[in-house]
Amino acid sequence: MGRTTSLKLIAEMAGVSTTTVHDALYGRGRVNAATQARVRAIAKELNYRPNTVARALRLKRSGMLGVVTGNLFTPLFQRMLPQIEKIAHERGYHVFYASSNSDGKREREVIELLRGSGMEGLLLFSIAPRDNLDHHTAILRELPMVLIEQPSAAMRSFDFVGTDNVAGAFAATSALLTAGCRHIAFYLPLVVHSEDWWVRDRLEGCAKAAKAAGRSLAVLASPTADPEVMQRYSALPLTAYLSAGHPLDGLVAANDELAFQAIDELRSKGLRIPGDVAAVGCDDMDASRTFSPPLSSMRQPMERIAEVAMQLLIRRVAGDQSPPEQHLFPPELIVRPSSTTPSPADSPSRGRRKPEMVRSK
Amino acid sequence: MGRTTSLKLIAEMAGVSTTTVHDALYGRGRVNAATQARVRAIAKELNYRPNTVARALRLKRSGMLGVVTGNLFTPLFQRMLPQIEKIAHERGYHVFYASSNSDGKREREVIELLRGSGMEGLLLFSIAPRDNLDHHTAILRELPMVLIEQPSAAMRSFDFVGTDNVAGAFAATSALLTAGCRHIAFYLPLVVHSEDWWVRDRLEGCAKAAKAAGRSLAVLASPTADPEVMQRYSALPLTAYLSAGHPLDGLVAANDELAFQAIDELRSKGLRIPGDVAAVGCDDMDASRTFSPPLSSMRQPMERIAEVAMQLLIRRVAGDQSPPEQHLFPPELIVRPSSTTPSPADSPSRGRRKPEMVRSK
DNA sequence: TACATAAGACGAAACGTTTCGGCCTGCTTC
DNA sequence: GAAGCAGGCCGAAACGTTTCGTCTTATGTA
Repeated sequence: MGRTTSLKLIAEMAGVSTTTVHDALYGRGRVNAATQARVRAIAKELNYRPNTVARALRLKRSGMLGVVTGNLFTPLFQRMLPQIEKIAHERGYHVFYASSNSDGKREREVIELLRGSGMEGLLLFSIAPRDNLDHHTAILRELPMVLIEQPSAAMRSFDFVGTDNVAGAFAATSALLTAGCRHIAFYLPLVVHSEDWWVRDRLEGCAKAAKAAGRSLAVLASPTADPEVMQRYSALPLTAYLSAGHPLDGLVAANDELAFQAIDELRSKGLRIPGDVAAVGCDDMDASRTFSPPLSSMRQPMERIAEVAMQLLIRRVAGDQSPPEQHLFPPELIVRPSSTTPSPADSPSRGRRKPEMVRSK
Repeated sequence: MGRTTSLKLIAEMAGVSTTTVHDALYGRGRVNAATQARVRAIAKELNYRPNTVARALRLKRSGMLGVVTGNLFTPLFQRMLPQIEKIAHERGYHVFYASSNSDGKREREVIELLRGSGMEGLLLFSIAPRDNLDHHTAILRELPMVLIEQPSAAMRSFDFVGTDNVAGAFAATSALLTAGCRHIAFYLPLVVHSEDWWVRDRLEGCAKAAKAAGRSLAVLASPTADPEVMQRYSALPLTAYLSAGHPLDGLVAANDELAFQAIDELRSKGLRIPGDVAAVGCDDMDASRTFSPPLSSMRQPMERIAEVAMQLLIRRVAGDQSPPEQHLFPPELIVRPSSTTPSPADSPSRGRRKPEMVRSK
């Protein structure tokens, strides 16, 4: 409808130059008090708001940070939100979120838009960053960017902050061993993509702990798992494994969802959880608390991750050019009934369990 | 570091004008095929990306929509996300989200930033819009905006899409009455702000249904509720009400959280739910499914709301100037065990319950 | 009187993109 | 051989803000 209220419009109405209007509104140069008052009155009257686009174009500073995530409603991301907002707010930044819907192409588009929208820095919570490695590298030349939860090995040239899945799985397995488990298995997903570094990391931690205790580790999966998975990890179907008479008293699942599934399978074989088998999951989903039995799980310190990532990002935005940093934080073992010490028959050393931390509720 | 790659830079390298570069890249004017190829090669080489800020400044068209919400992780908002993303994607828009942390001042700031960032339209999911009514009205003159879940009465000058809480409460209460309840109460929150229009709407629907059936409606609250609340609604503490010997066989709570609380209080008085009292909540929280007993609840059709709101917003963005529209959708009654017909002693007509819709899981 | 100083205001350029209109050149057409 | 046309390219302005340097005028000082 009417002309948008710009500095120019105000200048015309006040009979001064845009420079003077600008100075008057922002108290920059030397402006006569009367002039300033007049200009401000007109600005208020016209409900003037600065055009951030123009400002960003000129200034290359917008006070805005962008967060790109594959999925806005994934629980892990949810847990980061309060910290992200809090730190941004403290430092005077506003945060804008965009979802890539876990689509590499869309992720690139969204990043381009954010970059072009005057964002000063990007937090990238992408599940499959390798698809876009070249793109990200190119972006990084122009825009600070911190990655969240990435596979460390491939990402040495980026800042990233994430969970130490190896250490987490190691701790979970060690806890089971300490509690008296002697025959431990790792439970795989149905399918494993090349991007599922977390599966490998968790398996690795598990295997390390078993080895350190002089125990072997079985790698199991659902009977419905992709044959390729079975082959790649030399895994066996859980039910077949038990039918063959192999003992099993401890299980670490690649995530909570899988733990639920594994527990179902164990039960179908007549095993009690807890009692016969102690089970631990990963990710500490909400449902794990209310599962029957409540499921022990490795919980990623997303709050801490968000905090460190934001601080790092803001440092970068402020101009810090030091080499890329990788921060890995160990997850926390949440002990619930599912991993209660196996029955005395199987485990003579019960009661000696020493969890890293216990968390109620 | 290096100069940002702009059309101008490419133009210099290619030895042509920026106009030609632009035409070459976007296939606009008439450009010699050889020139075009050369320009494109250089652009690719330099990893050129258009600057959205500049483009938006020039074009006033950015393909971006903004969503402002008080809280990004509120379940109601969560349920809207997939639809928002889906429709935006279908129509070729990208969506950016920002949180106001339920702070009126921050909400205004965020809106200003989004407005200035070239967003073409805004979806506003604000709990307390009245604080910012003037501001929103001013914004609306320059930027299409659709409100979600607002009190209809005060918002006639805005587009909005929301839940018909009156109808919902009416339906819930009617269902209880049809099922044989004869003494129904509405359960209030501990505190009621002037913005809590939903409390009033839900109470109104409840009262209407009771009246239509020739029944009176008790208004109750927790003993710990703010005295001002009790007074404003002529409410009584639930426990006191029962102690005084008043009969009660049906209860509608202002939301699920309150239903949990009310059920606790009823039980502390020795009443069984279900059995003695049939209870219904509002909002259909996740926890309501797993509550004991699983809680019946009014579920807002957030998916539909998101869909209609986005379609309306995109219509506005496209230039539709028709008068503001208000869309109210009735919630869906999810029947679970908590509202099972009261015991035969109280209700001779059991079995005649006719729920609007039953939803498993 | 001449000069320095400060207040108050402004012109113009820049950020990067898009677009309108125009300028050449070479070719076709009558 | 002149008019017309199309192909190929470009200049310049515009979006709204910020900033540098400059210009004018009034005041104070030598």
